[in-house]
Amino acid sequence: MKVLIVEDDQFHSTFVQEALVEALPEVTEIVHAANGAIGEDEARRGEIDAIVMDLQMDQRNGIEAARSIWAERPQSRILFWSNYADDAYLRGIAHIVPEDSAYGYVLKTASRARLKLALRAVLVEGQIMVDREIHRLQRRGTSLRTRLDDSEFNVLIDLALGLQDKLIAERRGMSLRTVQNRLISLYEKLGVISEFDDEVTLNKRVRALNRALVTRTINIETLETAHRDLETWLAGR
Amino acid sequence: MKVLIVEDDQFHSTFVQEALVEALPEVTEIVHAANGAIGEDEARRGEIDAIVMDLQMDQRNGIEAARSIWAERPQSRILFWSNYADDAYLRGIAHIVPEDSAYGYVLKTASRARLKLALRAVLVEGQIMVDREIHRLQRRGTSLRTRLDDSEFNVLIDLALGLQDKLIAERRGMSLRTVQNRLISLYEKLGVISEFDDEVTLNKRVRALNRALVTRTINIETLETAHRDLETWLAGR
DNA sequence: AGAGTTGTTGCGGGTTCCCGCAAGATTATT
DNA sequence: AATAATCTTGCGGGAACCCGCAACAACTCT
Repeated sequence: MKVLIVEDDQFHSTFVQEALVEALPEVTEIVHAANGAIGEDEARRGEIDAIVMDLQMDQRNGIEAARSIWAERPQSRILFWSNYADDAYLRGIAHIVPEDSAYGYVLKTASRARLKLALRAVLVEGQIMVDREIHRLQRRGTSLRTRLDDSEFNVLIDLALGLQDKLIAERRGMSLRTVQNRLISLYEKLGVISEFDDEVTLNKRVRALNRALVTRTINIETLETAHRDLETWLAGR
Repeated sequence: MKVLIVEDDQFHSTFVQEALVEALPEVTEIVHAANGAIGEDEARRGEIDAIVMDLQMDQRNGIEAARSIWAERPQSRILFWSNYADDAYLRGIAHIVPEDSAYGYVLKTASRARLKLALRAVLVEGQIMVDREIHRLQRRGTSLRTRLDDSEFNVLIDLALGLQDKLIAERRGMSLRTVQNRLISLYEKLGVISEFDDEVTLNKRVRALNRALVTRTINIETLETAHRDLETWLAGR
């Protein structure tokens, strides 16, 4: 069994390697890649279907790499291994994971035992496994009704890019007023108003982006990839 | 000589420790702290003046910790050791470093030799040392005229918080129109317009925040601390 | 089937934003 | 000291934003 480790941090990379050899005796070969682009190459060339993937990387992040890897070989099993429990990452993964594949998500703060468990469950057994810690963090402050639905999330992305209402309406196929309704519920769910708004009134759009970032609903990488998506959409319009 | 390592990542922490014992034989004791708050305590209790400080930490980040440590013991020598070359961090440090103290800034991607060099230069020799790599990254795309001055940076912070022009004017002691002028130059320097603006017009404020984040002029921690600052300012108004 | 809840859309208007124009004030240059 | 360049400030207006109101449509629950 060949395993690919995609991780740009030297220390973390060797840590995963050690955990791998300890936990999975069936591993015969371990390949390293220092960023997403190299990782894609290695997976393609080596026909590797078991991957441990960091999410934050300079050149090309883990989600993008995973998407193209899964596009070519949907049966690949990928264990994501990340510093943060950002909602944006989970959402990104949920959108690209194929039906018949296995994946997992483990925080880097998890114990070595937990990592080993996830390695076996995902890479060998083909299970789906998400670190409990992530759900705990993710639900923090989100009292059931505060979680964004997909439509709201899309509008949030467009807002974050700086699109104005009319453009969002066109891009998402809604009427102008509907977009504005979405914005209103966004403002509520993100807590744009409830802060110290009795004293001062704020710019809601900016505040929404601010809150979305601080609550880890989106992150800077989200902005970067969303920007690229926007460019392609603008090109073919 | 006692040295304090403030770092929440286990691997990085031991890596620094190893580099320390190799590079500085004069070190007699090494203390670890897993976040900024603990770090402050340890520095105070142990009367430690040589510190290696991570910047990204959950509880209390490195800049805040450094500020309060320097407030009590301005002669402390602190080597900052970070994953990113964000402008926000450099700016934050530049604002709080006392006249008569030594500090340094090294990227985690630097070689072990470079780290050792910085350890000696800052902690032992009391020099000021900033990784060359940082200046290279920092100037990326900033062609001399694109760098924000302090006044523009302040307005950017307020914008990012969602304050509207009138409030910014009050907080920063400018007239309304002056704030708006600052905003215009902000928009230019951040490249708000120059993108694909011939096709679509964007919401400048949101776009400014977006660009500021993507260009690493500010980061999410900046937003969080700025929010606390705003709260105290609002309280005593 | 009927009633209630939720989502979509248009209209209208108050507010904020963005910025051109122009008159002082300040700073830099020679 | 004189001139130029830059910064600050006020005014005014077009555009975008935010949202209350109200009419439908769609969906749920009994």
